[in-house]
Amino acid sequence: MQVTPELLSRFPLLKPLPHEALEQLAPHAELVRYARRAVALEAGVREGKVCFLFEGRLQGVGFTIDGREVGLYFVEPGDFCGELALFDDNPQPEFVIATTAASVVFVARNPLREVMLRNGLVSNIVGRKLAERVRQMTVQRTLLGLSNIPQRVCGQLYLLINEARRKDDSGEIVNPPTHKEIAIMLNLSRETVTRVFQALQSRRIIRRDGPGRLIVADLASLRHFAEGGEEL
Amino acid sequence: MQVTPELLSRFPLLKPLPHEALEQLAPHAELVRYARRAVALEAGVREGKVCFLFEGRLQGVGFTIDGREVGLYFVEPGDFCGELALFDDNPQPEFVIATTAASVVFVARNPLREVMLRNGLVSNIVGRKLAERVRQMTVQRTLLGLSNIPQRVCGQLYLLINEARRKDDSGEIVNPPTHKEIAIMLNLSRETVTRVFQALQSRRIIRRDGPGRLIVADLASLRHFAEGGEEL
DNA sequence: AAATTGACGTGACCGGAGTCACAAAACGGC
DNA sequence: GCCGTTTTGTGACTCCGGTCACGTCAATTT
Repeated sequence: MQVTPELLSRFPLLKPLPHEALEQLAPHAELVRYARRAVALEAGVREGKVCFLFEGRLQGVGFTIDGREVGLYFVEPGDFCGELALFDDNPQPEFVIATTAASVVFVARNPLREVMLRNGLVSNIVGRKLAERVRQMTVQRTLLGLSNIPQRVCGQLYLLINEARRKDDSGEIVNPPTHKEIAIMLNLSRETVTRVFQALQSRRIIRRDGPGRLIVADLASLRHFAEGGEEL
Repeated sequence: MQVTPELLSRFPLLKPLPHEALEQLAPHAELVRYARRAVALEAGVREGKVCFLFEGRLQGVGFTIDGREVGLYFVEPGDFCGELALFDDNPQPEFVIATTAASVVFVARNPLREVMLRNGLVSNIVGRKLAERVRQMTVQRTLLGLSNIPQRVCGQLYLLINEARRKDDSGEIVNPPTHKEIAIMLNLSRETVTRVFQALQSRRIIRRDGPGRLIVADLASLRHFAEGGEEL
């Protein structure tokens, strides 16, 4: 499906661009809807495009030799992924999979790269984004270092809330990731995540609110457990 | 200690720069020698400099809340780290520690950033480097997904060889990381790494050769185990 | 409405890596 | 060479998260 410059301008990365640049990009952009579990970007392939998420949620996923899934990051609406293609010609390192029904805008790599090189501002933003990704991966990797497993899950939950809406002492996550999706982010089994969630629910720290809404009622306690102040 | 433009030009990143750019950078560069275990870059601090490794080996290291070390990456001579400072103003996310006696060249962030912005080539190289780091972190994270632990160690060893010298069917690692340094890269205990090394040595796959030289005699077998073709 | 699917929940069992406690060896400084 | 320090080597024990095997439930499909 075709894309208008207005649609492109709704993404923070592209918003600062002058209108003519957006008009230049629009013909090389494409709106695609994915069902849950569909593959948006494939690992090992020169995709030659950057993926902007309009709605839904994506997850970067790797696979070990023995077929085990490895969760790398989540992508929230307004954000983008596959941006490594803007820096080199190497193939996409990981899969990007829709964890919910999602609509994304693909922008071809070369035109976007040209715009980026010509416009220092965008260049800066993309660079900052990449730096941010490194920071995020570092935090995620550090989470895996925690030997106390409930703590690890609480830490992940806490990160998820910061990405999403967040009030003073409570927060909510709409369309939360499934237990399995969290499990592969943390190198845990799905059952273990379920058990930790049960423990958190019985302590009234988190609560399900209908389908697709997870409410964190006691953010302070969650942080407490995430920081290892007390064992779950 | 002061730094000459010639010294700077010995780093692949800076080599393509015109001589006047190097002369511009040299006054803002500093040569520092570190003893083993010294901290070159500190986490949580705006270091405001990029660290080029001249000789020795560095390791990016994080710490969990409970004080456990987390190994992130190794830096080999000619390479650099702390480059996130070129993209944003946020503090350095992880520690960088000398795993052997090392000499490094610090280049102040701002002058280097200016040179980078003026010289598209350097800009490209730094961008590619950052992209490469994301790829490397992805691979490293995928290693952690392996539930067979000896396999994980073999995979790491294999990666280390690729970074270093490598012949047809054997390779050597000079000043190899200690077992503990490998252990924190893989979320394992030091003892477990030792035991896997013992198993590999008894099978004549690896061999110590004097101090500071590890020889991989049978690279094919190592890869075999790394890929899970057989259990150790 | 029945059937299928996938997510979630839960118990029992087991293996294997962490931990602890040493000993031995290698290294580095003097 | 000598001595303190670090690294490596090794056994025994413990424990806890993975695995397996279910059951339940809600959403979608047919």
